[in-house]
Amino acid sequence: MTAERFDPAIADTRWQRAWDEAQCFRADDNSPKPRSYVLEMFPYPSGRIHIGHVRNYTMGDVLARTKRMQGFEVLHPMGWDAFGMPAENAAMEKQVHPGSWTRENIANMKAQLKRLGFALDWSRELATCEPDYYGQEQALFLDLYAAGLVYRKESAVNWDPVDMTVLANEQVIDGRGWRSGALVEKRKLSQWFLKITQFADDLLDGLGELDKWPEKVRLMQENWIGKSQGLQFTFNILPSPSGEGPGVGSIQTSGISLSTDPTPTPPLKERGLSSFDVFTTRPDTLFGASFAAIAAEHPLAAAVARENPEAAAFIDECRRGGTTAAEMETAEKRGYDTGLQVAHPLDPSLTLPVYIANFVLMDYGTGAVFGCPAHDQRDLDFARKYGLPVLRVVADGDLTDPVFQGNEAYTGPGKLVNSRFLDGMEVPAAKAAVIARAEAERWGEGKTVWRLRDWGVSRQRYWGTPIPFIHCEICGVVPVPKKQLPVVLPEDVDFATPGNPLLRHPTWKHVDCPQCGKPATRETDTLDTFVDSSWYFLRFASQPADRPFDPAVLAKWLPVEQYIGGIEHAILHLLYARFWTRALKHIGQIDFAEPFASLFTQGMVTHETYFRTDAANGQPVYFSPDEVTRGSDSASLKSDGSPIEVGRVIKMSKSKKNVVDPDDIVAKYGADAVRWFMLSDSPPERDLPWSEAGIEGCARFVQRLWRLFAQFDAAATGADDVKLRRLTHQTVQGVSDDVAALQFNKAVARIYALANATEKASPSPDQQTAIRTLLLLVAPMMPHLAEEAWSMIGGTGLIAEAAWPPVDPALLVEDEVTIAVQVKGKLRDTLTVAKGTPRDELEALALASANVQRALDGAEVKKVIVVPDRLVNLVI
RNA sequence: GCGGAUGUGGCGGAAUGGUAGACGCCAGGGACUUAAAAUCCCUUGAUCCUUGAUCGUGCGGGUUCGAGUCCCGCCAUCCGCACCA
Repeated sequence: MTAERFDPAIADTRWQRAWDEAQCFRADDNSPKPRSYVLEMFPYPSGRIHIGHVRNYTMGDVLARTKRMQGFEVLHPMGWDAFGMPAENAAMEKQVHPGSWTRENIANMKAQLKRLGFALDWSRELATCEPDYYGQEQALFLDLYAAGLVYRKESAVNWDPVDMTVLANEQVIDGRGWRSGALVEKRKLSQWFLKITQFADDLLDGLGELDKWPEKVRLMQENWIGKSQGLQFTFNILPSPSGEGPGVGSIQTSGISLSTDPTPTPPLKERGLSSFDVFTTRPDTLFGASFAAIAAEHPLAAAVARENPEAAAFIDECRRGGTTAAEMETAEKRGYDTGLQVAHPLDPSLTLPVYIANFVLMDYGTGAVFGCPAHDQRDLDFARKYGLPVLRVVADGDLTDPVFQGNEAYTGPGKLVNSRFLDGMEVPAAKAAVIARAEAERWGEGKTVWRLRDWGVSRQRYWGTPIPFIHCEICGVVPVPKKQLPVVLPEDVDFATPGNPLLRHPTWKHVDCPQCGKPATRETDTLDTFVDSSWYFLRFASQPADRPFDPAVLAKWLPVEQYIGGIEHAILHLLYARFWTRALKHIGQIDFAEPFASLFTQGMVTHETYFRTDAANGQPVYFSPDEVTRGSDSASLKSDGSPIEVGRVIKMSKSKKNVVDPDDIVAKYGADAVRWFMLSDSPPERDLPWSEAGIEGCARFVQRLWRLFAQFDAAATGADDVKLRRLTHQTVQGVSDDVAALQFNKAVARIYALANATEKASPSPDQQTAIRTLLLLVAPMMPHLAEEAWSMIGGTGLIAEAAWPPVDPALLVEDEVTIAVQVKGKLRDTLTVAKGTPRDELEALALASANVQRALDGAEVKKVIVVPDRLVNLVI
């Protein structure tokens, strides 16, 4: 006897168990079928899955299940990005071990994912915090070291003096540590680096071939890598007019010298400061130069400041300037004239003043620039402010006047003017000419400057992959021999005091040097967790116990056919993973360079906010959806019925209380309704607004399909229903295409349309086929309902392993078409005719229409446009 | 400032240059019911002189027999980057 209603509470667990028992989502390395590797970005085990994970994994799951039904051997794995700071914070706050906290979270989240019925190969599950994973990572790190792609250097880092740890740039908010609130210091520390810059050009070029990546992500990576080509050259500082030689001592512009130091500072020249280098992408405009500017942190600026308190004060002021976007935008271009003069490299008789300027950055290029105000907006602002010459050197059409007017720099193309040997050349030719001359005369050279920096991977933390090196007083930095891997984290650690527990640990770091055998110490830094996520997709495909992966098995699965995740990883994770893959190819371990053939970045799940403005302080007080009764255009509190305001639809966040918990909604509506909601309505790359009404509609549709499936009767009879048969085949084709293109919202709409038509149809074998087809089409989206119905109608085996319905191409085309009839482009009537009706016949039918005759109102038809099977347009 | 995306009913959104608003949600009306839930049916862009017509895809132009779609110029919103030399 068929149940009246589909009960997800029973069916969900039944089929989840059945899939587990049948092990049907295990990927077989040796399968003869074509392969497909579908991957979603693995989660950090924070404790609970977020609704955003549900959306992400539902999309991947539908693709994976559909591919499986279409005959592919699908690899669809899941794991845990399990190292990271939240575990250490939990350890400090709740006195639990990061490991047990993390493993408990993993267990909880795994159960949550299972409740959603994802078709995952759990036999390949991995957690980056386990030695069998991070030990192999250490091996790879040593391989990269051996290949010269890993090095150590002293580098300035953000140091939190209270927590006694390095902070990433993202963890410094307005100059303070995000946890401690302490003012962050810059500290010089020896850090491990990965040579990502060696692959800068490669990573940039590679973007060109990633045609299945969003344009947006490629652009972001391109900007991040930031390639600039130009000229680097040297400015020589001129001896001062007083004849004392180049030296700060000669600068008396301030008129005040507070220096009481009896020993005179040696001239700049003797301190190696008789010149400085600048970089420019516009060497062609060199004859338009009117000043040189150096960054406040430039060594020359520091030298000037030592003698000149005014300069020192200015530098101080620059340092204090805010770093937030708003402050930068409003920051005025300001400078301080050092009184120094440099010689123009193309004509030493020309001299330029040297400014310390707040808009010159020490960490880009050389930390010094030349200013050509006519053709650079920033330089123009600066020149106008300080009354410097503004000389035109690129002609904007006929405008060749050397005196540049206005306050908008000209940066477009043109011919060089007022530039001696460059006159008449186009900009690119002039650039090449200046570089050639600089190289011939040995005062500069063509150079490429990158924004991309080498990847600093040292973290002074416990909960990460130990960096496999040993510091020996005699032998220096020695790699841990591979047979001693993994270097395992000690379990007995103390989080009561701030700082790195590995450094404090009484015994862990003390080891013998692998080379000389004398007592030595382990590296106590651990790797940035982005290293862990830079190769997990390889380990999923192949995870032998004795090495990171088997290249022959990788070759079968990689690159990932479809990668799905959030846009927030557009740069960091996706760039690091691309780098790591290239680096492994470079050292001959794999033979592909790009890890992800196709990338899809899904939108966020959003929700309305509910709030009331607090009378006392004017701040909004937020309420969570389950405290609120939502009317059609108002909302009120459940507790006392008082009205509250409905705010903007924004990303779910705890502070705005507009969150829904996946467990709650799965318990209330069932996994299939939740999955269906995640796929409906919004295009997957856009934000999806969660709504109570929406999920209820989805739950209703689950029941409606259940009733439809319950009508299935293989022995049903009735007249042929060719229309429904055509629609059935068209829907299969359409859903296949939509799913392949990840346009799930369109697939959903088609399924609704077929369900509507099937319900309305009269009983017939065609109707039965439509029902059975619908069942197969929704199987990847609503797998529990589908299994339950499949077993009800007597399907063989699991529907998860059933074949995708076939398409008869002959049935994709209609035999009857509706033709639009227009008069002067306006729709006046429609005609239903046989497909392929000839032009003249269509014209005659159109003219015979009463509506058309009325619209024509006796006017003469001058021209008739006929598009066969589409429309007739009568032009009068 | 630079780069990118988006803009269509009350809402989410469909539409190879060819019938704008598919499909869903909300809303309204009806059927069934003692009643409710559930379900089913109908209506649902606006306006008007309602058997039909006019207007309508952010705004202003243009190309075309025909424009949500193509071109030019704006506006708004969102996202990313940012004194990048």
